[in-house]
Amino acid sequence: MVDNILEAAALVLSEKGYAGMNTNLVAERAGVSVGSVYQYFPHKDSLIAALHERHASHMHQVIDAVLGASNKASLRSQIESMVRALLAAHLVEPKLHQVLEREFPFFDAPQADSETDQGIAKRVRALLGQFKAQIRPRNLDLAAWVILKITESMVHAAVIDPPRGFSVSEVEKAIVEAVMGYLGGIRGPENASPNP
Amino acid sequence: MVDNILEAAALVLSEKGYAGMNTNLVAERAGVSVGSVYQYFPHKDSLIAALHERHASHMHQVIDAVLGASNKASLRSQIESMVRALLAAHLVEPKLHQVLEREFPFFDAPQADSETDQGIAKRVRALLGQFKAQIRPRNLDLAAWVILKITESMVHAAVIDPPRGFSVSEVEKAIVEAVMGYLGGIRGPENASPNP
Amino acid sequence: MVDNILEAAALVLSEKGYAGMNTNLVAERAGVSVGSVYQYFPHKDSLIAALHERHASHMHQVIDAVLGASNKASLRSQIESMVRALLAAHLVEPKLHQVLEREFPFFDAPQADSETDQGIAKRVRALLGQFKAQIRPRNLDLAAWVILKITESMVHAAVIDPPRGFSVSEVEKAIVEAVMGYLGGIRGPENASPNP
Amino acid sequence: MVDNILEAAALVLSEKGYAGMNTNLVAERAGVSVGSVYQYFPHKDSLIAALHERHASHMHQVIDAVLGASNKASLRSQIESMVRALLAAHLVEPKLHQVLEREFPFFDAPQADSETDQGIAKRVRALLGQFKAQIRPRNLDLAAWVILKITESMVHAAVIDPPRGFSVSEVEKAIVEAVMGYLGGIRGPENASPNP
DNA sequence: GATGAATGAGTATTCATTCAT
DNA sequence: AATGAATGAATACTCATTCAT
Repeated sequence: MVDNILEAAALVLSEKGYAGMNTNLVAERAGVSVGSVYQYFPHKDSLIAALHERHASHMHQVIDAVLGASNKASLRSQIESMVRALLAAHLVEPKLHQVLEREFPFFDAPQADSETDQGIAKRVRALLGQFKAQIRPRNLDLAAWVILKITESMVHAAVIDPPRGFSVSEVEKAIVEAVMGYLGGIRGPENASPNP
Repeated sequence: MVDNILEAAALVLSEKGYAGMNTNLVAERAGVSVGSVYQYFPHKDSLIAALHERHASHMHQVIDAVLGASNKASLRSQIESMVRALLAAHLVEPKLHQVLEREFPFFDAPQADSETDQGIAKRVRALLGQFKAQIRPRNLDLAAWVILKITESMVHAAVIDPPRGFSVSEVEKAIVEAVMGYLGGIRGPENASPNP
Repeated sequence: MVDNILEAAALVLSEKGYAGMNTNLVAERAGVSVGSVYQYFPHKDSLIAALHERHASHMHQVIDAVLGASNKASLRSQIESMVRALLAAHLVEPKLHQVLEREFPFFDAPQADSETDQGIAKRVRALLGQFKAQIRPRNLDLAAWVILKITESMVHAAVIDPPRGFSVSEVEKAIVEAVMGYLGGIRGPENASPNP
Repeated sequence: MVDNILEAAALVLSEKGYAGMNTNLVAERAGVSVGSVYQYFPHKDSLIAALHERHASHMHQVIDAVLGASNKASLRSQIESMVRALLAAHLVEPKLHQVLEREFPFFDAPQADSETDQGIAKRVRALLGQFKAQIRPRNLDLAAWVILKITESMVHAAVIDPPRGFSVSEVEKAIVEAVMGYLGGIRGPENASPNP
């Protein structure tokens, strides 16, 4: 029932946007009565929140799968996998993600301190810890935040407002370059840190 | 009159968010009648759009000022200036920017192909052209887009959802590092994956 | 509930006319909430339409009752009964009919091809068929239309804009004369222009 | 200027109906400012009233022209001319008359006791006086009212809601028959007054 | 007289939410 | 738990009218 309602909400949201979404319509689409919607969701916004949470949780899974514990791949390779997986995940229901990210990227979305988001941050931090010796930033918490923001925002930008004339794979490459560039690594001073 | 109304809209939006904003309230705050609001703004959303446009235009000015034609500073130094200026500009009316970016990052925002946005992109592209020899990306259009997205999204993130425990200047530095890292320097791609 | 709302609408319409009628007032009068009005009537005008339809349907009943199948009376006598019954029916809620006919004689009224109107026309046509030999007009469809229009409009005129100085019974007689005169009798067309 | 505005009002009314008509639009169509509209018409409804008056006055002229003093034609012939002229006059701007008659046949229209209407009634009464000896009704005032109502309403019906399948000339004939039938004339009792 | 920017009372309509069944 | 009719506060938007220029 919960899933049924949530699926209907996602459908309506994709088709009509937030402005065109209303609880009665969601109920109708789900084939249940409004009352039932309110049995499981205290108010309209909790539907949006649940959708966000579902999305975040999905992303969490995707990241976990890719950065799985026994992963022996290189840093770049793992970053590449993560970016590719995230892009792919967002391109599954593009309409829904467009609405979700375009109209309410933060609205009732899992806060940075939510368990899910913490989980994601923790996973990325672990990755950085694994390659601590090879990267330039010393503050791994800040670095994890930066990497997540870069990845998140560029993936969203690529889905919502794709740069004209560039393919998804070019964008993917660019995101990886940005992240890797930021992490800098063991390169010489003239490049990774050009100022004294 | 238009400015007056827009100012009132910004005020109300800052205080109450989109949900708490209504045309009558905006009119009241502006000290004019609702009719006058509708004389200049066809509907409620056009207020939001105008606010976005105003913001974008403001950022355009800021960037133009910093990356002004006669600038002889180094690439890093110019990027630093730009990031610092943008962060500063966003911290002037933090509440307003929070609402604007949190609730409507794309909604009715100037499109990527708007004149203002084009102007900004052009300015950044020119900067990259100036230092073409020193940076790794060959496609300057894509690079400009990436840099703008990184900067934009990290500035927004810093304003909307600041990372706990880090100061603005630390964030500023991180943004610059990300951008500079992405631009990479004069070496070939083998330096992009320093780990085995 | 529907009847309740409709009754309230009739009341408000009678008292204040269309200009003074508003859905909130109708709801209040009906002792229900506006929402309930909109549950059953998609918009304000559908209230008017329903009132018209109700009226037309009522007239249908009146005519059916009077021109009932087993009626053995003369043509004139049946016409007299019909006119008398229609006049009486209109004088029950004169205020309402005044508004309905004065402001909206055709507006959203049952169309000539509506089932109700068809029913009425059919009934009158049957009457003419019954006395076909005694009347002049050969095209009974046209004749039925003419008779209905004469009756309708004169009854309405008598209710809305009664001729000063004449009693209802005089008007009733005049209507009957007009109809009977039109039907003409058993003679040929030469009797239709009795003057040289 | 007055005519200009009135013409614009007629145009707007024809195109958009009463609901779609507003003073600002009328002013715009007339190529003047709203203020000027209010210089000559105290309020919106006076525009409608003026249009009605204009129409009534026009009909007055038409009737006067046809029933002109020196007319020596037969009663039937004069009635025929009148009906034909009225039908023709209504078919000139059918859209406008539809709106005028459909939505506001009486609304702010010249009252039965207005000078214009009195003039028309007087003219018809004079006609009846001329043929007093040949017609059945003894009360000429009532007869004039009946004839006008029949003619008016059937002409309107023919314009607004024309009977399907009948040509204008058939309708014209039917109206004449109805009027002539009502006037009855010198026919025998078995027909003009079949009941004892 | 002509203008048209400003006014603001007025209203149709929506939709999140409740609760008796 | 499920239903869905009923609720009614809330609000975007209109447009007749005014009046300073």
